[in-house]
Amino acid sequence: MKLAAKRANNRNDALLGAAAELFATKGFRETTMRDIAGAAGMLPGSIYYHHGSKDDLLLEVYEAGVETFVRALTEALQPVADPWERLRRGMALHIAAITRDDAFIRVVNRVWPKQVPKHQTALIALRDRYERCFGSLIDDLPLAPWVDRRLLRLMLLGAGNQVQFWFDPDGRHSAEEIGQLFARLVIEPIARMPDSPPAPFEGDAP
Amino acid sequence: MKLAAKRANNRNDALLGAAAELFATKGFRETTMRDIAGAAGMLPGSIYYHHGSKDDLLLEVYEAGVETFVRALTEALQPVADPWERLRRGMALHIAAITRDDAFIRVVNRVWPKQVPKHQTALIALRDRYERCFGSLIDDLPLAPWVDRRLLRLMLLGAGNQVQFWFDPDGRHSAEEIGQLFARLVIEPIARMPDSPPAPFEGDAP
DNA sequence: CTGTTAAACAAACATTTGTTTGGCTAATGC
DNA sequence: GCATTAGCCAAACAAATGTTTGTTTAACAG
Repeated sequence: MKLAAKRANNRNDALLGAAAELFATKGFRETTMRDIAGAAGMLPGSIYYHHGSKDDLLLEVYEAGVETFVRALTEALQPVADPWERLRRGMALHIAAITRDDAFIRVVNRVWPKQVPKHQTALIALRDRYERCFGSLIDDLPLAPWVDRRLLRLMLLGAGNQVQFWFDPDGRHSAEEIGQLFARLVIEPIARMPDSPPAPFEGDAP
Repeated sequence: MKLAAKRANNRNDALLGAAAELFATKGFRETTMRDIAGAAGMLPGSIYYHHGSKDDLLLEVYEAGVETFVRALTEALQPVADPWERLRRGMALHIAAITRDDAFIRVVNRVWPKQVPKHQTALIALRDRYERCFGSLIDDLPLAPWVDRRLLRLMLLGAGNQVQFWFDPDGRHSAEEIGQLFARLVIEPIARMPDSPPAPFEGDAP
């Protein structure tokens, strides 16, 4: 079967889009096959012509989401050389993606692997690929040696992921602004820190 | 009925504890009343002697979680005066709580109000109370005027909340260490920043 | 035109889920 | 000692949910 041989009224794309939108906004367990079918203009049973199960459907959405984001990030950062600027743009893109752009990407942040035991390992691998993009951005930074890059990555990613839970499209800041402000709050100060770590805290061992 | 008049074999505490543990680890929708009853050594129907519905059960767990955390935070910070040290200890306590200590507290971070429409407003109010504790800690910081305290609060809270998703009890860092390292990565550099904001980014409007 | 089959319908099925109802048992108050 | 009732059991119910099965429609190849 040729790639272009899909028939005109094939609504699999609408199906995937509806599933992505519902998974992203309502959650995986909160979304029923009837919800998805209704949003795609089909009957529940018809989904199973295209996908083997609800879990399989999520996996496909997940894969598309990761693929889309990795591609968008790669393209956006391709012409940028400065590692600080790369991280800034990466964060802005990340937050813009999970707050607005693409339901497929938002699913990756909303649904987590443990909710889908059947594909848990596959979903974790996809998430890792997603997060490694950020890891490489942070690895390239000329940071002071005392900075724990892994923790920095997890912190930035965590802060970014949570944005979707309080982001208000009508609020005072756009998604890109939030990304830049996060960068301004964290990255810039760290970049200016000396090579020696900050003074130890009270109660720290000598 | 007097407060101490509960009968000896009242297993409501075990019930609430089991519900908290399951809600915190598996999630709200992923936990069934049969799961809870089994973990508490009861039959499903018996839960309804103590609680009106699954939603009500969650609300009680949620209330207990917020109450416990607010009390613990207040007590832990009572003798501390320095605003930086207060925030450091607050973050350490926060991360310790959601990674290990108390299932009731972890539920507040795991289950979010929209999943329980019946008590959505009540749950949001509880979460607000929870988050306002952090807001006050940040409001008391002598920060440079260009720092957006709201964004700083949301960032720290978001980063902390996400810790439960990657925290490994056998990993190289304890929960308290992560809290302190987060503080070291974010707060210390910000505290040392000058009163004028960092240099604008490329492409920023003049 | 004719046979094939992609794509969806229509209707059910099996299971899971939250919940209800009635009854048993033992602790409690008098 | 006895009536009361808190606390739980046993069993079912109704709705929701993921899935299956048989059938229909219409696009395409020959």
